[in-house]
Amino acid sequence: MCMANKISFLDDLNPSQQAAVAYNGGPSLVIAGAGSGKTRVLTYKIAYLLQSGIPAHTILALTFTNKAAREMKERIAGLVGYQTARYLWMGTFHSIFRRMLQAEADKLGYTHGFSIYDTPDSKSLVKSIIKEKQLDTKVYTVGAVLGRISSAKNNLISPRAYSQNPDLQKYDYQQRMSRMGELYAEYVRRCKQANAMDFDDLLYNTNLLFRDYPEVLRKYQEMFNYILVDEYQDTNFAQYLIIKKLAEKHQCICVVGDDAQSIYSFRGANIQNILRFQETYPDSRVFKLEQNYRSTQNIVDAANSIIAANKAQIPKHVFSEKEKGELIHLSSCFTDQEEASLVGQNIAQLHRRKDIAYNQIAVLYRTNSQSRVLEDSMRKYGIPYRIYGGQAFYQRKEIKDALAYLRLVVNIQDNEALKRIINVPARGIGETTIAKLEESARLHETGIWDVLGDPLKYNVAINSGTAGKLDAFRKLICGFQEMHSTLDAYELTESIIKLSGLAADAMKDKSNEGLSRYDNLQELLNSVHEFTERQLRDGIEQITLEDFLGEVALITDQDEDNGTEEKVTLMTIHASKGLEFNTVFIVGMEEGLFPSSFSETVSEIEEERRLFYVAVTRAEERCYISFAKSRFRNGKTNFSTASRFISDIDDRYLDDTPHKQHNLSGNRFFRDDLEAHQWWGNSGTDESVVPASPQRKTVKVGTSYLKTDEKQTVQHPDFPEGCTVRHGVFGIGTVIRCYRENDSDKIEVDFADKGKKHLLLKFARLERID
DNA sequence: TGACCGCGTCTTTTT
DNA sequence: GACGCGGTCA
Repeated sequence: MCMANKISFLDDLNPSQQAAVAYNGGPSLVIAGAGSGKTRVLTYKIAYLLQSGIPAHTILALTFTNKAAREMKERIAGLVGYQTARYLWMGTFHSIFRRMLQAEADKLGYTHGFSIYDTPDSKSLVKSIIKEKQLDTKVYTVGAVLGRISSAKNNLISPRAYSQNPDLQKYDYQQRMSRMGELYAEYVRRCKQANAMDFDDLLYNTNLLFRDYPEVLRKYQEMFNYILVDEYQDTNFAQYLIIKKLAEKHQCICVVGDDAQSIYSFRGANIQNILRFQETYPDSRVFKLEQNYRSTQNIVDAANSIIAANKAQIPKHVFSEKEKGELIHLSSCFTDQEEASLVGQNIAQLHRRKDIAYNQIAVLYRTNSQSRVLEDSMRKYGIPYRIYGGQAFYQRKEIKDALAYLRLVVNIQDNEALKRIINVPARGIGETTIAKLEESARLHETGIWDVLGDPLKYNVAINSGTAGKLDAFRKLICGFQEMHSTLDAYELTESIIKLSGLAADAMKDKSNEGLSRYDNLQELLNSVHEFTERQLRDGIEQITLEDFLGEVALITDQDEDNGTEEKVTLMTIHASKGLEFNTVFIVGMEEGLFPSSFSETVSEIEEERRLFYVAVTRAEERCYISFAKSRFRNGKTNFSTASRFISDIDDRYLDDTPHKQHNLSGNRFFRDDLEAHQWWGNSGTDESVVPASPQRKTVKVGTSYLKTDEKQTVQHPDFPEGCTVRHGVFGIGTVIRCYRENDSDKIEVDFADKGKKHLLLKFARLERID
């Protein structure tokens, strides 16, 4: 790349962005207000570093999601060329340090193939421990125990330190959980024995590694010439320390964040990390990005008026030079259903009358459970939509089962994986037997697999029939282990799906659900294939099953591509962080829901307020806020009042729909309910797009709308019937049809070599070639 | 052992 | 509304 190029891309930035990008004199903190081009600055900064000759493999960039990393890498490649950007260390904290830990696993007493316990695995283990210790499960709830363990790890408190800490002991005593320290120690011990790390361990153990192996720390310190961290306001102590350690030598670190958007304290994030950056790095410089390029003035000003109610923050003034734009639309409804209906109506109107693309519209809510009614409404009004935070592909039962087989083959000590699949598909090994095995393993301080190898030696009281079944299972797994040494990841996965009986089990089930299970297993195979290809592309030569499992464990549905599909997005506000939409609907603005009834202290309320701020600032041109006086929650109807946050918004930025006649500040019920239907202010009713009056009772048949039994054929613009496509694994084929089933778009393709296949459209990565 | 039913409980946000 | 648990029956 030539110098002219370098200058030209700095020209794309405003002066404060330029300053932040070009500064290279030591640690820097970029306070990036909402919509101020934060990603742009990071992208350009990395491109700039690459152009000034810093090799890609010496730059570490930590992002909040894998998707963000992928997209940023692509953009950088667009600026400096793929070859230059190829070897960047870019990913989430969890995925980057998983890789590092994998390379150094033996130092910490793990093997290369260590498992990663996801939340259900951790829960299952905690449950076993609570049971074994015969503690009161009402006091020692799995969630509470795991929460305590997690925050201990996030704050780098070892089990020993935990038991010796008087404050923690006092707290636990007050919570009637005096044996918490003991549970923590046992949990850690058992994870270790299973050669498994949970999510928090990935950070905790990285710190251990750096603390106990100075030469390892030194190696990475020297390796990374430059460290960049995105969303720094959402880092926790463990992450803070990792960064601090790594940056110690070169002091070349740039963190980007916005204290006003810190919304992850429940996960241990500590807003102090960003507030005290200058104390940590005394020679640092601060850059502020205050011009918002995303939203209209009204939206920015309204958001400012919201956040002004918080005390703890870095002073800044976010402004917009776009047009004033529409006021924020506020509306009150009787019920959650009515609220959902009105959102649906309004989306239909915006789409038809203002030509707003569906994928430029998002509906945001506080909790996932709110998606239900909205989904119902989207269907009612025929609006294409997509929900984030539903069941991600890798969370599906059949996928997790298959992955558990793989996990066990790679790490035979993985007790949670073993327990999961020992009787899947059903082979007559029941709860009682598993409990016996587990108990025996615990008494002998060994893994279940060892007990399985010689039940007699470990005094497991089982009859000969059961012993036979156990042995058959053991042989099955041993067979897979042997294959592991000769087959590649793809072939092994294929064999396991077949020989374990998972495929046959799914096939046996002739219902749609069974078929879809089978398709999903096929899709898993595809993803193994895609993974290996992607790794090859990124210059990684040796691709192992271990790598695949490690990556997969850290994939979330946030990482899925939303693609270019014309669909309205439904997601939690948390999930919307970093995204932007032309029009945003924020629903459920009620006391007890938003702010959540869990938030009591001032700082908790402030975090909820920041969350509201995040929600509003997602909008470019239009923002609709609504609340319902009654809401069906937890199986019953609850009544509530408008959120206090609504009254934080300066009246100037709100349209004068009925709310102004209501007394919001008193949080009372509104009096003139009759006007509530005529919300959204400016536009009258558009009878042409409203298929049913929202007040009319809709006939709802159970929850069947979630599991449509019929396969509804749909037209897909990219893949019309009869077109020719190429698939990474199956080769060339002809499209038979596209259809919707169980809420996902599928495609049926007749492949020349492999015959007819049903594929999930969003995962299949088909390439049209005719 | 496994499928099924009814009961009680909990319910935020996620790597 | 969803899920886990305990009990019952084949």
